[in-house]
Amino acid sequence: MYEILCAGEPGRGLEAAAHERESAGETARWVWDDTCRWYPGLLDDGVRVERAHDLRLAHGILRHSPLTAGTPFAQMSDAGWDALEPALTGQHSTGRRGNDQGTLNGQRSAGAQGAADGAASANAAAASLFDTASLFEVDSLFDAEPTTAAMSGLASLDVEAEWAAQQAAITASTDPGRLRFLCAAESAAALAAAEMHHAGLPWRSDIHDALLTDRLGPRPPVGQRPERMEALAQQIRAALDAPRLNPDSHQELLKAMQYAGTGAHSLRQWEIRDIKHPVIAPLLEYKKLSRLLTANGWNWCDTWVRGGRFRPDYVVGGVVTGRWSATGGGALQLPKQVRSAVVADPGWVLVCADVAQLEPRVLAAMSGDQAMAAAGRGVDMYAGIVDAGVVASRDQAKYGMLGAMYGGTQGVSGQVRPAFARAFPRAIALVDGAAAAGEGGEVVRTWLGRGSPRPHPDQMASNTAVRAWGRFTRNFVVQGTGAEWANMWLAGIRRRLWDMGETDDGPSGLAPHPFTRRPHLVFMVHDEVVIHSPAGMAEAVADGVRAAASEAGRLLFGPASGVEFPLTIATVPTYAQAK
DNA sequence: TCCAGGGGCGCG
DNA sequence: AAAGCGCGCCCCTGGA
Repeated sequence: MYEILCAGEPGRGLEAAAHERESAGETARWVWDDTCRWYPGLLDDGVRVERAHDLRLAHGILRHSPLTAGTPFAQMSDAGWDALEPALTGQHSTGRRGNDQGTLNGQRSAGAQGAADGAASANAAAASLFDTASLFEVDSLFDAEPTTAAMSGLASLDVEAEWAAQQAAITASTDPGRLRFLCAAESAAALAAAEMHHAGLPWRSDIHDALLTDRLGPRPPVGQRPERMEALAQQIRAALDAPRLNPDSHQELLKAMQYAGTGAHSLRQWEIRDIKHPVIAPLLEYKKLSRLLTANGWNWCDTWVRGGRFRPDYVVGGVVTGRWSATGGGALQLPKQVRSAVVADPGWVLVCADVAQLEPRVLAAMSGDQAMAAAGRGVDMYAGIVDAGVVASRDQAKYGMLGAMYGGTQGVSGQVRPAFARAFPRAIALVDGAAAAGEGGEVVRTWLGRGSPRPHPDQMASNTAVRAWGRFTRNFVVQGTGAEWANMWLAGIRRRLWDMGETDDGPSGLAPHPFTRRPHLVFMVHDEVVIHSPAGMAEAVADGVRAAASEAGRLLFGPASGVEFPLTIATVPTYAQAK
């Protein structure tokens, strides 16, 4: 029990309380309305939080999960929390969030739920990661600047009431263990996302600029094309005999192409690539350079890179399936072309890890398909499928698997479909079942219980639309469970990295506190992470990342699933060398 | 002047 | 090899 504190007050705010608790080694679970609203300010003060429960994220999960469908929580009308949107930091924010009206209402809550029961296996690691031995509840008045007009009437959201309602919903659900795990993993992911934004991806603007200059020519004045692109534009105009053509105009270009007799019906690069016409070569090159300039050119760098770091806003659970999205800077589409600008600080390295064939492995585990699990025993699951004699080539294995998960019927995936169904009956039955459920208008769920959205009537208006919805639900169960695995992985990684402590002999990096002397996550793309680490700790980091992967598999699917999640890890000075 | 939508392309 | 899933963001266009 402690006094009411104002988050905005210097010296004795949420930051101070958090710092006290966290540095005393108390394993609190902070319950707050939105990690995005509170955690950036704490991190700015150098405070790292071990565990949290994000009411906004959990609310979304519990409102739509089929596992809570029978509970009052899912059935009530709740305009308030339903409308809550993530409080993103905005593109140039570096300071604390404007939470001056917030109050912290520290109240100890009894609540010692164990780790997940149900299908998710509980063990010591699960207990330390996901139990709620002690709680500190953060209450806050609602922000004066609501993110949507619909929220303007919400003077306050009752944090304690919502927390109680969520606990009740989980308890009353048909599978409390799964949902407890899901909320914990989602909340841990939110912490990781805030920390990655705080630390930022090391970005060398000078290398980026040199790369751009090399490809495009010197940075042009505002409103002008770089010289390489201008030269290509002239070649395109000449080849099409269209002196005033704007190559950025799709309509103009397509008309000119047709008038010139190229026979092009679209301007997609893979459709015009093989056309024999003098415009093709300069046009393809122009499109490539144009993409580089507009997506990751000088303006991008000015906008998104500050102080040697690229800081995108990650949106945990931003994808319907539960995957992360990102806003601003196209963080999750960072082209391989510019990754050479991602360089570790002096004396530091980047530990880049990605999971080999995450979604197929997740499918094998969910369905309990032992044959598929066995095929994935090595690092290359597709090679394993060939070795098992299911198909003749790695490509067939790959496209067959993609077809099974995405609902492909054409080409190679259609051809090998019967072979897959024979070799992996349980896995194929699972995805086919999800597709059939979707086509029937039913909701499907991920392994931990995230529900798929209900189709709108127009999404079921034609046979084509119905099949498309079936492909969506087919993929939802796999992609969504993959996202759950990734969040668990991330939770395990960030805990292990912190537990490694600070480097003692290495140089301190340029990352802000509390990561100045610690290995820390700086990037994450669905099934891949990048960790910025003092060089001397890189091996331990890699071990931790591997341990976290096998832990994630155990926690989700139990120790006996037989499914492994092998990683490819590269310790490199620059992200460009990762693969 | 603002905004939605189409076409296109980067990522997983 | 551009089928099948999920995104964000660019440019241009046409309508309000």
